[in-house]
Amino acid sequence: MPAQSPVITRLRLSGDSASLAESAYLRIRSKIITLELVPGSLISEADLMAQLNYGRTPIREAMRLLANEKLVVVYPRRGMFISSIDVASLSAISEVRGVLEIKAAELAALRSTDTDRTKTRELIKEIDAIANKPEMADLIQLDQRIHQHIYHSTHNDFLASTLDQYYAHALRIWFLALDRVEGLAQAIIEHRELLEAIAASDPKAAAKAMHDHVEGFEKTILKNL
Amino acid sequence: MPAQSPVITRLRLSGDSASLAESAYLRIRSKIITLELVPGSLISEADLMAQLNYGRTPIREAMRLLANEKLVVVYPRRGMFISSIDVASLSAISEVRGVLEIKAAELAALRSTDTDRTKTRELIKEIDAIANKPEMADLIQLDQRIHQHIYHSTHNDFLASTLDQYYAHALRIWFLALDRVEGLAQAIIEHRELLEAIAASDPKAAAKAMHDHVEGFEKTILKNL
DNA sequence: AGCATTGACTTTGTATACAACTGATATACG
DNA sequence: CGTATATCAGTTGTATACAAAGTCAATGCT
Repeated sequence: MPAQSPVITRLRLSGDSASLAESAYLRIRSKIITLELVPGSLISEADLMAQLNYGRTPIREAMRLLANEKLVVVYPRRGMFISSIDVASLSAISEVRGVLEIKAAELAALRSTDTDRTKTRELIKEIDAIANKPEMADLIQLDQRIHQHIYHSTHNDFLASTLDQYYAHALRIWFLALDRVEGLAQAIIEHRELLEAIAASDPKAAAKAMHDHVEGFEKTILKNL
Repeated sequence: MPAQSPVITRLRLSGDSASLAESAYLRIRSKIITLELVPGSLISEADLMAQLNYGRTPIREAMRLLANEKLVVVYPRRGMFISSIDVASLSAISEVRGVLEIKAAELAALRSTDTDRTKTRELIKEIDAIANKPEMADLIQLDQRIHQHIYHSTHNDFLASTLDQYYAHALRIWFLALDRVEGLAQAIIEHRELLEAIAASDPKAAAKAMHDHVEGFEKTILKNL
């Protein structure tokens, strides 16, 4: 079964300049987060090669990275599994994520540049705009952009990239509890306060808002898991 | 230049049952931390293949992981560099490590099992034993074991593995400042207090001791960098 | 029936050939 | 002489062949 055309080795249709390995990583990661690849399920390199139409090397490198950040588990020469979600992992993740997000909120409040602050205000406006028609997908996407903006505003690349990994886990759990969750408007309000504190350079208030947000997240999920 | 014997494909002399990729990762990581691979220097896959006598695949997978945790930087199709150390990265790392180590100390104090506590007390004894003849290599090795024990005692795998990555960076910086640092006895004393607080299940005291330790670390390095 | 053994099959692990890109150097041309 | 261009060496990126090891079912023995 030749999953890939043997003649046309490279085509690069769209202007996607990233490497295949990176692209594979992003695409598989996205499938995991959105539960298209279901937690606990078996996944083989061959499956992914067929799904993504990539060679084995990019797939392997992607899976290695994903294993490193605990989104997949590799049993050597037996198989690879999408990591499962349970209350224990939710609790462990929230524990770490809590302190890091709070630190990030503080730092963002302290170190935002003028450009950062402008974007912060734009995000606040987006929250107000979306508040009326809370479409699930839009909300999640906005939440993601807000968090990423905060990470960036810390101007600490280590913190940003570590948090990015934890956010992926949190997001996946979010997707898992999705259908049964209603308290999204609440999360939005919390974000508004948070962003305003950051824009106002008030680290204490930012930290408190983030604390409430993460705690609220865990409680909401726990009720619905 | 056949870096590897083409006939004897596998030999596994020592009982090292880990995969070559994992072994390569550990060995290269160690070389980076001990500065055998000097910060900022260029390193090619071919060099590493020759040094470790491994094929290219294990080397590549190791380097991918190392790039992921920012110990190396890859410029696609140009080369790979050992990441450099400067005050900015020291500060960024300490910022994250601070909050995480403190959290870990708290959790270790709260969640240590009896087995954990026994080991904690053993480590305290080791500190007392080593205090008289402070051999540099022994000190670093003990420091490493103490931190790893604390990470384990949190019983939070996510926290433990994230901290492990940050500790690698911290350790490398430590090696960099090594010759000029004398205040090691001080660090030992701090560790003693820390471990005692953990053994006594006193999270507040553990957190404070860890806070002082990490802050002391950064200040000491900053003076000597 | 129960159990060990074998062998096919599936999986990931590793080596290697080749492709694609980069940068530098030589070279042709004005 | 200066500039553009072609070539080349060196690097990582990717595909693929093969190796090793685990699973599982069929088989044959007791």
